[in-house]
Amino acid sequence: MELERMILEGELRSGERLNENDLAGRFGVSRGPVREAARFLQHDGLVDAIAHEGVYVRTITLEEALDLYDLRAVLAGHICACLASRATAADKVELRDFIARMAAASAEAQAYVSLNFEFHTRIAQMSGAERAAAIYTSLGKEVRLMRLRVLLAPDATSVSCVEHERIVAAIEAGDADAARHEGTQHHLNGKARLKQTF
Amino acid sequence: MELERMILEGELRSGERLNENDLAGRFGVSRGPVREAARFLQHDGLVDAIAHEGVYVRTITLEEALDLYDLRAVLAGHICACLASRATAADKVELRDFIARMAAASAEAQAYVSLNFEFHTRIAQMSGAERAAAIYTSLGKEVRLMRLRVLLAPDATSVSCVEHERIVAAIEAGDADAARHEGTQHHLNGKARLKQTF
DNA sequence: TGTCAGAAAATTGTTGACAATCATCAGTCG
DNA sequence: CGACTGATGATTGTCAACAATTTTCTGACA
Repeated sequence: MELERMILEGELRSGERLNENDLAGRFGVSRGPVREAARFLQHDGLVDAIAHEGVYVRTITLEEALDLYDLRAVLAGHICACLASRATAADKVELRDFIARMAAASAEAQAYVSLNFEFHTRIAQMSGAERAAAIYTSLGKEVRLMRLRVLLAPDATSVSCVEHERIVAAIEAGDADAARHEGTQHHLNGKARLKQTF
Repeated sequence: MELERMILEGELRSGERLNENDLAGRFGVSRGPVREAARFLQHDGLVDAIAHEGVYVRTITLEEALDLYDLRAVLAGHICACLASRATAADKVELRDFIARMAAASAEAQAYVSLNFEFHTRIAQMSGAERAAAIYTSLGKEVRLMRLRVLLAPDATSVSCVEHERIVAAIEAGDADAARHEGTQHHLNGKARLKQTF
């Protein structure tokens, strides 16, 4: 969806009001489709809608973002636990491959965050917990509303790598409880790293 | 929202197609608002939409319902943990009051399930974890798509009461870990009770 | 009789116009 | 000079009509 991309990429700043006419003109469509798209985003928590007033790009406070980290941590734990008890051999080699590629890209921040994103998205897909995965992904978009890049400290990537390694190890072992713990902890550590930058 | 109520109350059966014209006529409005409402429900997982074909009331398999129970269990645990570390004195007496009223209504199934619903909804509200509470509630609606009432076995209510008591005790004690565990377990037990009826 | 092509009907997707509501601003009064 | 009231403008909410697509029905043919 195009409107979603504009918000996530930051073309529409937080708090900014979405003018239906402008957007309709910009996309070359009528206001109807724009309104439907807005309803979607509203449900995703990307915009706030006020009756007879308009929809605004949601502004997310630091506190809300930290809460979202907690919630995502819980969901990630659940997803990792599900995957641990159903991962196929093919799944496991794919995860191992991710670990290797991320270790290789550990120096280049840009490539690393991209791989990191793919890694977590893939785990969610493989877990079989469709609803949980969808919500996890959706909340990920919501977090990105505060545009602060967790600009990786020089050693942050290596720490992150170790945590990934632990998650995959637990999944390979089929240890659901361990996988849940490592998956949760990885996200809570990410939250702590975010907090440190303030 | 009226359309949501119709689906949840079972006026529209699972798998049934929602005809925009019919619904618009029934509600005395145009198709536009109906379409917007449908988009909302789609995102809630209450209906499936197929392009150029229509939206259908979602049919939920037993397997999917059980998965939802797991997910809701995890969310409930998170919510209870949050509440345990922030509950005010007023919150605690309110929860105690719920316990008492549910014990009193323990004989009448109708009144008990109603109170049970209120109890869990209230906990979600008080937890302060807004997003988690919203998702928890939304998934609750999704579960209700399979219309099977968990017709309470004669002793099921008493078991449920004991579990509620444990949850509230953990919250009163401010023990987040215990509250998480009891909240999760209560829902997993509910899932087990559901499975037993098959 | 069963199957397939094509037209007819029904339904969704989209559009532009109109009504309802809210924000802005000029003008008046205290 | 400041505050309130009324008109003006802009924007959202809704509607009925049109276009695009799918489904259903009809009828010919193997």
